Amino acid sequence: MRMVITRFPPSPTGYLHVGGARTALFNWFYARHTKGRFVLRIEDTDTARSTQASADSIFEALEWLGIDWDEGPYFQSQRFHIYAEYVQKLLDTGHAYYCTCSPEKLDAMRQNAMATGGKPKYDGTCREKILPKSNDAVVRFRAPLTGTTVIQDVVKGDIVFQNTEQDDFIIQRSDGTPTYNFVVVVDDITMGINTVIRGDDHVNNTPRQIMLYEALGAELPVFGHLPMVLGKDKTRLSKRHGAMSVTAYRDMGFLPEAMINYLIRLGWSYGDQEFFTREELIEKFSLEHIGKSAGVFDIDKLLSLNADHIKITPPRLLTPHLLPFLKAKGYSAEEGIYLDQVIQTLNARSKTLEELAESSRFYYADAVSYEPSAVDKFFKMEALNPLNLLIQKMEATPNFTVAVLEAIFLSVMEATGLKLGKIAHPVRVALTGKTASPGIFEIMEILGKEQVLARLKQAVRHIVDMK
RNA sequence: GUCCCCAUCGUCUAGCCCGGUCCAGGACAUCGGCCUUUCACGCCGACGACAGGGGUUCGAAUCCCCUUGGGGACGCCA
Repeated sequence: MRMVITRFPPSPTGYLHVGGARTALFNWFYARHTKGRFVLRIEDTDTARSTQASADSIFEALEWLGIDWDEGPYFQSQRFHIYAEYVQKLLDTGHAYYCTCSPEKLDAMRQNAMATGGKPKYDGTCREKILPKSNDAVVRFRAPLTGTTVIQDVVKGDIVFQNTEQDDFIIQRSDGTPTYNFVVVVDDITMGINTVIRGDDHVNNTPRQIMLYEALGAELPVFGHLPMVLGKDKTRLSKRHGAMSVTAYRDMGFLPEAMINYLIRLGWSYGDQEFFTREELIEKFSLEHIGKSAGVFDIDKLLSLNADHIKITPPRLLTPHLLPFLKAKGYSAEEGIYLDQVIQTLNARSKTLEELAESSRFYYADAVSYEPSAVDKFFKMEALNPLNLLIQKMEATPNFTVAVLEAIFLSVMEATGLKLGKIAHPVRVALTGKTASPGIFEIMEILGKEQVLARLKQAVRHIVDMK
């Protein structure tokens, strides 16, 4: 059993989008699952569109997802000498030749083919000319004219292509730079990549790459083509569908664990299990059980998974992810017991970190701001008496715990003959300004005696002033 | 246009390879209910799918063919 070596080869022409992230994840988890290696390679041969900023943003996104690499990042732009060597090798063995057909001529050829119902292909004008190297010449691969090329795909099964469908594709441009299909193969060979997992938008490239492997006398890797991720309208995910960038999801308050869980589960299954931690995925992920059909990106499911992950993540592990959201709202929050408690009361009622931060407002705000509807509903004159009794009794108690507080409420209920609800609701509004919140006893214990009394008194003043 | 791939609830999927245990299971969403000081969480329930048509077979979601639908690729982009 040889060691599995996978890779992720983004081109730095933009941010890392969810589709790319999913591909990276499949490769990374497979490598980790098999205790193999994961290589990162930056495909920047398109010098016009590649930028360092894009590369950096991709690194940032991968890092956020917790994807690390055992080798790289390699930059193809620094490997031109290797590609040149391999082009020469192909030229020397007769597997490639120079071609001087102009782009205009090629374009006309394509137009014509499309119009007459054929597949646009190079017609082989220069194939037998044995042209010498020249300034404006490209190098073409001499593809087999007959037979078939089959991809033994681990997810799709065998895919057969007629070689007549293929043409003599360019492997080196007239400016001397190598093209995609060629560099991928050279890189994968020289980097020892033996497992190629990528989007199925690459299946049509694969026969060409297989031909290259064969011409180079190299062993074929295992191929696995993942079905695409589609938007709500079942078309390829694009900017029209809203957020595409992985970091945009981070900024909306998603946990990387949830993102990973969702993206892997979109297209792969493990029986009926929906929830996975990173460790579980490393343990259970394999190339079996990858679905063949495209999947629709569903934010609701992501949201639900995010809620689940927020719920089970211990406060101290959640803190670093949550802090930026708290700070952005201007709260003076910091890691500690207080924040732990804040999280514990809110983590079961938040779908995102943003939501959690928003609902923690009353824990950090200096003065409670009341929701008008909450005031209308619960700040009534009848609330005054129980509120004042509560204040009295609370002031007298040294212990401010849930148990003591419950006893105090009980005694006020007895004294006033009111049900708990009648007392609790105004208190909730006094404490949080809202009609929905965590349990009020927990809130009071966390807020502490001083804060609670201040808020209760503020509420009393407010009610009195209203009348 | 040509080539390639795909096809189970609205969505993600289990089941398909090795036909019967499937009048098709789970999850998200939706709608009810329970719990409860509120909102959530949790629990219970409802709704809801084998694209269509032909075969093969005693029997097909499962195997074969066709149709339809969807996606992808056809670059001196990656």
